[in-house]
This record gives sequence, C-alpha cells and structure tokens, in this order.
Amino acid sequence: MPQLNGGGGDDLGANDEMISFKDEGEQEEKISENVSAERDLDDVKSSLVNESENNSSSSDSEQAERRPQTRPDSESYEKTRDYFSEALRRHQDGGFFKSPHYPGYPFLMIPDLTSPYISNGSLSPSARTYLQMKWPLLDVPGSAGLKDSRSPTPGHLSNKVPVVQHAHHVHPLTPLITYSNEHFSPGTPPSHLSPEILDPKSGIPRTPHPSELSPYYPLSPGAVGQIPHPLGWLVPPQGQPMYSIPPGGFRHPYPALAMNASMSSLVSSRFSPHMVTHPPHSLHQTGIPHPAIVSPAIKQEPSGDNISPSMHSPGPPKKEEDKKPHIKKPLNAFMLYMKEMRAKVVAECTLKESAAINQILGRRWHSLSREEQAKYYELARKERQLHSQLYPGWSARDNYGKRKKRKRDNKPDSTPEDA
DNA sequence: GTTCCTTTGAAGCAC
DNA sequence: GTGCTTCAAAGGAAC
Repeated sequence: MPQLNGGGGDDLGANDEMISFKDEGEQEEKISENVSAERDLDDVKSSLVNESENNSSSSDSEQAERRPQTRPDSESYEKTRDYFSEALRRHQDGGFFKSPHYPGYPFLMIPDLTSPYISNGSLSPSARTYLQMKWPLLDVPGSAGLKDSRSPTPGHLSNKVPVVQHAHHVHPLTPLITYSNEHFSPGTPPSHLSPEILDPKSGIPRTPHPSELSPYYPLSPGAVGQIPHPLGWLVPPQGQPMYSIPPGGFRHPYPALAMNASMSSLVSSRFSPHMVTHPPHSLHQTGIPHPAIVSPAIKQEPSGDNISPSMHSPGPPKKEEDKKPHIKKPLNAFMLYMKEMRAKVVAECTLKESAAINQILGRRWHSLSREEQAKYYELARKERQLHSQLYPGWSARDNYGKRKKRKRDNKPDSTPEDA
C-alpha cells in the first residue's frame, strides 16, 4: 500500500509502480517536453478511437469527430488563435479578471507562468503545474521549483496572465476554451487573479494563505479555532478565516475555485454549496462541515435539488442510515491528481468523455516523477489523516452498498446479484 | 433518469 | 499475506 510515513525518504508507497512508470516518464522526457503531452493525448486518443471502433463500431461521425482532435493542426490552430484573440481582448478590457470564463482552469495555468520551468526542465506540464501550486501541506525537499513558491500570493500572480504563455503545446488559452462562464458566478471575483483576496465578510483585502488551498475541509471561521486540527496548514496563521464562505453560499458548482490556486485540484463537488450553507445536516461533531459529507439523499441520488430530506423534515428520522450523512471517502493521490489535472487535459484535447480523460490522466500519472507523485501521496495521506480525525468512527465500509449496484464486469460467468 | 465507462489508490473482506 | 471488491471524481455515452 502506498502509505506515506511522512518525512521518510521512501515514503511514497507503491514503489514498485513508481519504478515501472519511471521508465515511461523518462521516455516521454526524452521524446520532448513539448510534444510529450500531445503525443500522450494522441496516443491515448488514437487507442481510444481504435477501441471504440472495434468495440462499439463507432460511427463515422464519431471518427470524424475525433480525428481532428488527434491532429488539431490547422483548424484547431485557427480556433486557438480565435480563442487567444478573444481572451486577450477580455484581458485587455479587464473582463478577464472580472468574470473568468474558465472557473477551474486558471489555477492550473497560472503556476506554469509563475515559474514555468524547474531547473532541469524535466518535469511534465502537469508536474510543473503541480509544483507551482504552492502546496500548503508539503515540505518538498529539494524542489527547486518551489523555492519561492511559498511567497507568491494571488497578488503576484495577478500579473501572470495565463494567456501570455504556456509551456508545451498546450494551447495558451485552452483553459478559456473549455469552460464557459456559466460555471462561474460573475460576481465572484477570481481571487487567484486578484492582487488580494477580499474578505467576503469584511471586504478587507487579505493575503491568502496556503491553508486556504484546501477546500476539502472547509472549516467555518469559528470552527477553525475550536478543534485541534491535525494539519497545521488548515489553521490560518493570522487567525483569519481560511475557508471563507461567500455570503449566501456558493453558487458555483466548484465554489472554492474562486479562492485561489491549487483549489482546482482540491475543489470538487465534495464542496457542495448546501454543505456550506446548511451545515446542520453535515456538521461534524466538531461543528465543522466537511466536504466529504453528503446527505444520503444527495449521495445516492445526485439529481434533483441537493436538499437533504432531513433538512426539510427535522422530525423523527426514518432510519438510522438515513439519518447518517454520507461521508465520502477521502480522495487518494490519483484522485487528487485527477481533479487537478482534469480540466487541463480536457482543455488540451477535445475529448469529453471522462473515461477517455481518465485514461489520459492515468498515463500522465505514471509519467509523473517520483517527487511529483509523492506530493499527491502526501496530500492524500493528510487527507486521510484529517478525515480520520474528523470522522473517527467512519469506515470505508460504511459506504459499501450505498451506491447503486455497479455491474462490475460484463463477464459471462458473473451472476447478476441484482434482483 | 440511471448506469456505464475509465483511471489509481485505499480500505474492507474472505480465504 | 494475498486477492478480490467497492468506492472515491468526472461527465459524456448508452440504455
């Protein structure tokens, strides 16, 4: 098990896997830093297309749809230019900062711009992206790229406009391409692009702390000081509200994205607005609304409004289980990586199927250097640690069977357990 | 509207 | 200890 012991040199766990992927990563590095990502995408996409063709006899339309994706030379280039122009225009007229149309992505892009390359330049785009995220949790040994990554604030990032440059073949504006402003509430200032973060309550500009980067455990300001948090990074050094919640709650499906950089990797639907604005149901015993908490109704049936029945009816609980909020599993390292990089991959290619994206992400994951993966392992470890602190009695087993039964494999010998 | 797909990792369970 | 299973995220595709 890839269990980090925290601080140990060989604490990555999954060492065997690391060894194997190391070669792959080196290969990619040899190929070219610039082309690795594209080749990776091309490779995956090609295989996906082939598989798709073989398995499901993809229609010509699908092929036609995907082929240009694999070689987006001319058309995509023109699109890119258009996007670039569009984004540049937005940037110039200020709208770029006022109303980001790419809620999740800037956080991924900006780091690349702050310090695009690590000394040896061997890191993959994603790696650099990650390394530049001012990881709040980690002491990254010998990471040259992180040398000054602690000091950067959104303020210093503000003049690093993603459209200016981007490493590799990634379209400089790909983040702008993928997302529409419908994901983002126009009124929500992109704190990562703002020189300072305004305190949602006081409106006073404040310097964001890396601690804010963890949206997984959005502690209310009052709750922060109530518990001895296992992770020091969760506690703001200046006693300022770390997980400041916009008045009225988040409207964005990825609300915390508006907070700052590495949010994108950490933020997700786990941080659902209802959990923030209506903590009573998902409040932990410490009074802390945990993003991993999802009411049974919400979790089991994501559709519809996310109001837990228990919220509507404070009356007697139906069952013991119904009363218990659904506490999600802490994300593992790959999941954290996936959350962070998904938008980037989506932006780099036109694939939209999560399955395909995940394949790419899986490859990229293996292409990450040991150090880069280590950070995710470490973060995941802290996630689990914090999770266990918040929910001492929780067990992964608690969630067993809460999902709709998955048809695990289409193996003919597998008997359908479903009635 | 629900489930599948697809990835890796963590955890639980059976043996 | 080993191997299998489930769940975590994501969102389009398929049903």
